[in-house]
Order: sequence, then structure tokens, then C-alpha cells
Amino acid sequence: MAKYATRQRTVLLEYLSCHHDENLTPRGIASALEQDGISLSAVYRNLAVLEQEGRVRRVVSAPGREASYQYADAKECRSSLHLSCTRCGRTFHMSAPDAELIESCLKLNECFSIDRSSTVLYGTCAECSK
Amino acid sequence: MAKYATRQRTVLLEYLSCHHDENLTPRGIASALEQDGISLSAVYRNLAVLEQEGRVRRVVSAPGREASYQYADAKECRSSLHLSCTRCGRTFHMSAPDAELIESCLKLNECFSIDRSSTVLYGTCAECSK
DNA sequence: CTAGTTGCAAAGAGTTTGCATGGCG
DNA sequence: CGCCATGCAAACTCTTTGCAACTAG
Repeated sequence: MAKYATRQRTVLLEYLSCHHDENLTPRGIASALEQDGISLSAVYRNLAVLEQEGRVRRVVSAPGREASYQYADAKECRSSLHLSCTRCGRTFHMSAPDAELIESCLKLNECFSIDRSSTVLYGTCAECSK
Repeated sequence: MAKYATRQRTVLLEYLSCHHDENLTPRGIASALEQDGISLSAVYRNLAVLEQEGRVRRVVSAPGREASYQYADAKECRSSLHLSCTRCGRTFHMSAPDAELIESCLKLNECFSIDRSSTVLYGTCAECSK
């Protein structure tokens, strides 16, 4: 979907990869990259493209509020479920064996096929629960 | 939080309980109850109250789009995790043993404390995967 | 009677889009 | 040079809010 490597797109990708798995809002990204002259529209449009390509995932909390985007490493993301810490906002990847355990448990006991890419489990991470 | 049992609130609750665990949008509810003379504001205001009371849960899909509300049976909801079918939109409750298995698995292996009320697992339900 | 609720319309917030300009390949 | 991408501002959609009128207890 993305054809040209524009300056804005390059800077955005650089910024995203430096903030791997953090919750980033379009407005936040735009103001962080304000100095580089990137409009809010460009941020929105590029995030939309990246989401379609699966390189970014969108997390929505409340309606009417800002959405959050997280830069996602595609390979790692397909093989595991996501854990999101509601305190620090970071996202973690469940180990593959754990993901499979949960997946097969639901499949067997509830006849429910879980969708790995859209499911996020919320809670408190190891560090924040200290 | 809710003090008076107004006509609007009564009708809304009746409607919600008839559509247990379905995805309902504020606009959809309002137009379904149009004949009963219930304004969209009243729907929003009452849903907000019900959500605070834990009698309704809000599911958000995409930003800028309508939120969905589901009438929730409080007791059942505290003891299990939610499964949401992305095809038919219905919500199911995982059996308590399954929920505990997942909970303890994450706790032990990932040091992650899952929050039952805010976590929803997406996928395809038994009926829809036929 | 008093305080919680409602309806309406206007205000807000976040996101999308039209159009002319600019830039990658 | 052609087409994609950008910037800006206007348009949109969903949600919230101010205020006067209404009503349950």
C-alpha cells in the first residue's frame, strides 16, 4: 500500500521503532515530530496504511477518546497473544507455549477459536505489580 | 448513582435485558426505542450510569466509530473471562475453571496479573465456525 | 417541594477528506 | 514527468454538556 518513502514516512517509522510496543496517540506522535514538519493528517494517513500492513496495531480504550497505536514486530506478533499492562501501557508477548495452551483450552472446552491478532489481555505486568 | 426510576430508564433496562450480551449501539438503541420517546442523550446518560454500576459493559472497536454496549449479568461476569465472537457479535462467558487455568498460567509463567473485567478475547464462536 | 432526569440544540473531540501543491522514483 | 503523498482547513461522526422544563419520590 505504501509506494514512496517520503521524508515524513521515514521519520515516523524511525520514531515508532524507537518506541516499540508503547502506546502512542496520533496527536502525541505529531507533536513529538513537530520539529520535523509532519502534519497530523500525515500521521493519521500513515498509521492507517501501517495498520493495514499489520506493522502497527491499534488499541482503542474509550469512545470519543484518542486511539493508541503500537509499533508491532510482525513475526513475533503472529505467534503469540498480547498482554497489555494497564498501568504502564506497555505491551508484552506471551510465550508461544502459553499462547498455545490457552488457544487449545478454549478450542476444546468452549469450542471458541481465538483470533490472535485482535485479542489483547489486560492486566498488570511483573514490574508494575511490585 | 441512579436515583429515580424514570419511564425512560425502565424501558431502556427492559430493552437491554431482552438483548442480553448482544452488541448494541447507542444510536441503535435510541431508534429502537424511538416510539417510546427516549432521546439519544438519555440513552447515553443512562448507559454511562449503568456502566459505572457494572451492569453494562462497553466494547470499543475503532476510534470515531460507535461504541457497543452489552447488558451484563454482574455476578456471572466477575467470575469469568469474556469471549466475544467477531462474526455474530455475541459475548460468552468462559467457564470458571478455564478462566482460572488461564489466570494462573499467566501468573506463573509471565508474572502477569490479568484483569478479568476489562479483558475480552476475540474469535469465532462454536456456532459461527460451523 | 426538591432534586434527579429529560430533550433539544450547541459545543467538543477525534478522525477523515477535498483540493492544490510538493516530492519520490 | 507521473503519480503518490502532504498540508491545510473544512467536513463528519460520535459523544458530551448547558439549560430550561418536567417528574418521581
